[in-house]
Amino acid sequence: MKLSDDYKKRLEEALTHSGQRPTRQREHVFSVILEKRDHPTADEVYARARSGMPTISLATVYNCLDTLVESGLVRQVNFDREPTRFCPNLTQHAHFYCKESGEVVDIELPDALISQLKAVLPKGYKTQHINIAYHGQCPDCTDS
Amino acid sequence: MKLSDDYKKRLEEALTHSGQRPTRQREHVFSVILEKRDHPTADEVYARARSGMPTISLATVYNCLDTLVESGLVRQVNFDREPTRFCPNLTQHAHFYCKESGEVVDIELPDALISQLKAVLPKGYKTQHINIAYHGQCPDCTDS
DNA sequence: CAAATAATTAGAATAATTCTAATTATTACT
DNA sequence: AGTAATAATTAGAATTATTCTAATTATTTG
Repeated sequence: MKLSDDYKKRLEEALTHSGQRPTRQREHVFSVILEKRDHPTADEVYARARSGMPTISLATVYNCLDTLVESGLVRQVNFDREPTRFCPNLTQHAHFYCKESGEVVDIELPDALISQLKAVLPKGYKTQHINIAYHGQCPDCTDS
Repeated sequence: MKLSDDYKKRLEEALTHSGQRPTRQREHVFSVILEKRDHPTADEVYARARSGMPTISLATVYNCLDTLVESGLVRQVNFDREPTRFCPNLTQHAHFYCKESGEVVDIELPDALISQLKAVLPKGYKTQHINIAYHGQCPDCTDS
């Protein structure tokens, strides 16, 4: 899939803003992440990126992902001892990890909840990001 | 340090309850984790365990930690792409990770907040554990 | 269009963790 | 208590995700 003009512009702005160059590979990796938002690992991104750009290397995929994360277009998502996953949802949200299927789902969080989470921090602690991961079973995996 | 009778009993109960044996190594690793509650990595636990039990192996430390986690006496704590850390605080709490010093601090969470977090899950999702990690600067590292 | 700089590439290197097979310890049974 | 059965420990090899290196290629700047 090709990147829409909107996202293309967004990518170019974010990159040049942080002194980095918009390249074919970065654009392609970004489009892969936007196309199927199922929180793929770097390996999965690599596999998907190769159909459409067969010469791209794994190192480049890692580099591109790092760049996208640094420039704020993509988020890293980590679960205990598992490979890092990537997510283009920039809203304030948590992740639900299904222990049965391994599926990862975004959970939108109301601002009020975030404020409350920040409010429980003792005096003097400053936070820029709160990572929230639910572990359990998704509706498909609960036998009822 | 030696394990107190209270913790020793707790350990033995938890282990035999899950069909596992209380061994010198498991007891020792547990005491290391209880002694300095600064969220050590497996490597750090290994280093500390060796003073007091010089013959213990890294594999055993990993095995013991796994066993302690399985039997519910110790919790795993993960931060993005960093080695797993271990924590004997079993209360419902979050972790604050200081980006400057690398220090990890427990943040106690009121029950009401946990309930609210569970309440935002869409219908059908069941959760047993919510992982919450604050990223920021601790009071010692905020230049003001 | 040439020089400078940055990005990509393949493959080697690393770091954390897990696996393997042999040895040792613990438990259960008489 | 003594022995068979079972589980845990150990050292070192293997694995996995990720990062590094040095050479090549692309992009930007003057």
